[in-house]
Amino acid sequence: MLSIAQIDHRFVQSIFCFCGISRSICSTSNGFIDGFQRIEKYLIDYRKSSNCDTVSDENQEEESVDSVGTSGRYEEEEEEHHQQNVFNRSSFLRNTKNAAAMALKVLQQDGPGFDARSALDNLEIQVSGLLVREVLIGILKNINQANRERCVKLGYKFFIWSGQKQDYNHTVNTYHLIMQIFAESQEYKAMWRLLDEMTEKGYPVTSRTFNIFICSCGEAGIAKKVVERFIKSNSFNFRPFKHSFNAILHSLHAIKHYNLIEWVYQQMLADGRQPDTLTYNIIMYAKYRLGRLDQFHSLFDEMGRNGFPPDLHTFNILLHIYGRANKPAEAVVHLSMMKEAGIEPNVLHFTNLIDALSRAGNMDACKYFFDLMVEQGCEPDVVAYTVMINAHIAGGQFEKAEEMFSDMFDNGKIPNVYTYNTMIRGLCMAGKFEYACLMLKEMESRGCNPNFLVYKTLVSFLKNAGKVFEANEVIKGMVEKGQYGHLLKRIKKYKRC
DNA sequence: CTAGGGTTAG
Repeated sequence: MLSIAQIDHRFVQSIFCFCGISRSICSTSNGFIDGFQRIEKYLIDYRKSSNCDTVSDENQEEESVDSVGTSGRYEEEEEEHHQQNVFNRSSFLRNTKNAAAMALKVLQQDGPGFDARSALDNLEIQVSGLLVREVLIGILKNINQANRERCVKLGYKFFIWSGQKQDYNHTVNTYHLIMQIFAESQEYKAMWRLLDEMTEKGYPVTSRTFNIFICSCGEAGIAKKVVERFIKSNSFNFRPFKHSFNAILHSLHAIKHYNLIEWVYQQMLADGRQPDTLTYNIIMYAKYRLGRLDQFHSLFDEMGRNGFPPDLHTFNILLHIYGRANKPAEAVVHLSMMKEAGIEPNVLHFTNLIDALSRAGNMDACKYFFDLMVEQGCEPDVVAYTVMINAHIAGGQFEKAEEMFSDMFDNGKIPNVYTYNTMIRGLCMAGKFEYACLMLKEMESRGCNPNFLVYKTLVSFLKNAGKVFEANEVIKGMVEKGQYGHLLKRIKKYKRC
């Protein structure tokens, strides 16, 4: 709670500074002044109404030093004050959630003969960034193929309605949410319009914005246009990266768009930009994924020639490649090269290597590096255990996988969705269907929410084994939880194959 | 702190 409050406070303050500066720069444009004055007024009110509770949090720290052994009463007052603020904040959260639920209900009634706008007005709810966020997320969560047009309409109606409220301005986050809603319905024109609007109003366009756009376009031609627009954009906030190319390359890397990475790199060179370590690492990884290992190696050489020695990420990629090629000896050599370069191999390196080796089918090497990792004082975490469990299952050694699973508990590591899904898959492959179903129950009772993939894994294995009844029971349980009903088709489709 | 590791999928 405290840390959230502090972040909020800093955020508000930084916007404050930002407003002050921009106002003095743009003092000729009336539109800007009005816009910022509105934001500023809102912020002043916000600080008043929130009673500057965040400030008192900070003061508390200083005062606790000053007031050691002096005024106990003062501390009590502070404490009371603090509790009051915690109470205010949680009731604000609760009220906002209720208001959002009411707004969603009103929106659902929208249709001919129903004026949603005035119905929303009649609710007399306080519009805040949190409220708009709650409502838009509520819409986004329920969106599916069948209702998406209506969802877009309702979402946009609410976006416009809330944006017109006095003392409220949309945030970058609410823009992103409405863009995501449009993206679900492939309303690209509307997305571009919103992007222009953000830029006009001086909102920072971030890599999140880029991500929403790039994920929404299937065609390569459109994707290139998106990239071009963001590279050229003056309002693109590419921090923490050095320039927009690296920010874009990193986003593309995260969504595994390797072809586009090659293209962006060409644009970057044409633009006269020099690649740095980050650029090289991403390009090299893309080359590897595209199966162009010769280019990978020439880039690696080029990188060294240009004064960029391999860093921990570079070594991570190298280890992965040697693992996949089933060259454990090379991996050993590189591990010691890393150490010579002053880079200690950590869990991520070992996990990565073990995963790659398991894909190459070398179970002995997997075990060797797992033990080496522990020996070197590197504690395996959930991912490392999951990768080992997966390796054993891939090698058909289910008992070993189970052993790992219980070792994991002994070492105090809590399995997550990946782990459970891997175990359920393993149990199915071993023909232990009752256990697989029990494992699903277990993960639920341990508070680990099964995702769609978990259900899909279990159901498809059950169906393929002719256990239709059990499969339907699992589906029933899934639908009862009410989250993945709209994805049912995907399981059925699987059945027909 | 702020680039890195995982459910084989078409």
